[in-house]
Amino acid sequence: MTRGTTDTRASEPRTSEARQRLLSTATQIFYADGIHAVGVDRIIAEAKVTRATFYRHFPSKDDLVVTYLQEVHQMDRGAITAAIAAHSTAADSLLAIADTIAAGIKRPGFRGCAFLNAAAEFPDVNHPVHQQIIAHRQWFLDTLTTLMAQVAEDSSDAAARHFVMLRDGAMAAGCLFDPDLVVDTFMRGIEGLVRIHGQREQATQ
Amino acid sequence: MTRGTTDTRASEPRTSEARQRLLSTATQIFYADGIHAVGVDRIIAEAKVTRATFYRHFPSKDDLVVTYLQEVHQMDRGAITAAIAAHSTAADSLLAIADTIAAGIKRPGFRGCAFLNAAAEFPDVNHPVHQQIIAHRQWFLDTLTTLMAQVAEDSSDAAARHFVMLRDGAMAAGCLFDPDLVVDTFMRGIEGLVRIHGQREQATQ
DNA sequence: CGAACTTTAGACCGAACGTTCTACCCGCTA
DNA sequence: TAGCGGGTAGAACGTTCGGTCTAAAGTTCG
Repeated sequence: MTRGTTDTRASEPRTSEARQRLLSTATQIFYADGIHAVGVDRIIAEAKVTRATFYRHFPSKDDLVVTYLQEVHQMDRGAITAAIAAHSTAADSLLAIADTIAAGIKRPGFRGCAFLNAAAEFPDVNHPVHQQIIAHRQWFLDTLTTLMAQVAEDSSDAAARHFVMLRDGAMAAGCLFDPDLVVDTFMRGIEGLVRIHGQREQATQ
Repeated sequence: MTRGTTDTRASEPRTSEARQRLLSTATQIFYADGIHAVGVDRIIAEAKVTRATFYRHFPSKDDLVVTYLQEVHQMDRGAITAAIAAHSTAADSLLAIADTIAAGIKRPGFRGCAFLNAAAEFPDVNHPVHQQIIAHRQWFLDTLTTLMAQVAEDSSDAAARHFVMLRDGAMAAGCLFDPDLVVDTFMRGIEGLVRIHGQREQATQ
């Protein structure tokens, strides 16, 4: 339905059974095992799809990788938007975002940040995959900067960068060390950061 | 010389011209372009060595990867040992280590932490490469914990983990964002951490 | 019905992968 | 002088890689 020929956004078979199976399978496998390490053969096998079907929906493996990261980006975006919407103050939103990150690290099968992992495999700055990574990180930093500015205008950029740095460290270490300890260290750092940054507000106003 | 037959540590041709060329070439290429992305062909070509020579010195590519990480580990170890030896107080040593990390991030061609990058490509915990990563990180954490304990016995574990988290975040972001800003954020965080942790000493003693 | 589209099944491509092999050369030392 | 180890040179192994192609079956809908 709504696939009428006169529809302005016609000729886009966005969701097809096979395409969706392909993408969700790729998302799982790429995240769990890395990108260069898994071939097209394995993805189409586990998605129960033929090679021809794969190349009908994705021009190349690289395109699938980009789409995979877009998928993860949408997930992250959704989770963070929800965390912000559920709280009235910016400080609470920041803590809720930290909670979301902490929950992710504790989840079984956690394998770090999909974007940091991809960056390790795609160092070429001009590569579409790398640019996807940069774009995601810029969005995340901007989101945090806006929230930090609502807590205290002063040095909100530095505070947001500090938040991102703790997050990156926690995400990187989360699958290389006891996740509980990592989350503990992370949450202490974030709470301290938000508190200190909040005190600036009272001092300057 | 000192390669006599009666020498107790004989029969170890540790350093051979070709082997060293092979290892240093692999170190550069693996760090710059990733591990799965580069083949044996390219390494032996750039090292100007034949395939047979490669397999004379390394049983497999995986062994070369492990040796590569051991090489980087020795470099890190050397730099940090030197930083500690050059300062009389533990607090100064910690700041010197941070300086070393900051200098690395600013260096052209910086491509993040070799171990974090390798971890992204070798998720299997039982894989020798992954275990090499774990071992390196444990050594680093232990080193920092010892120094933190010299600054203040109380909660030195948490302080060391905090240091590592900031380092991981800085190393991860250093090649995805303006390195100067990353280093700035990192150094502020470390200075604050060391200061706060140092104040604990006066409070408890 | 018949046209258009999606998917299946699988053969096929050239290239690159990690690895093994034979054959010969060279410099060392026993 | 003979032997041995490290090196070169290059062919070859079987497998997997990403990607293309053909032919046939199933679905949807005008």
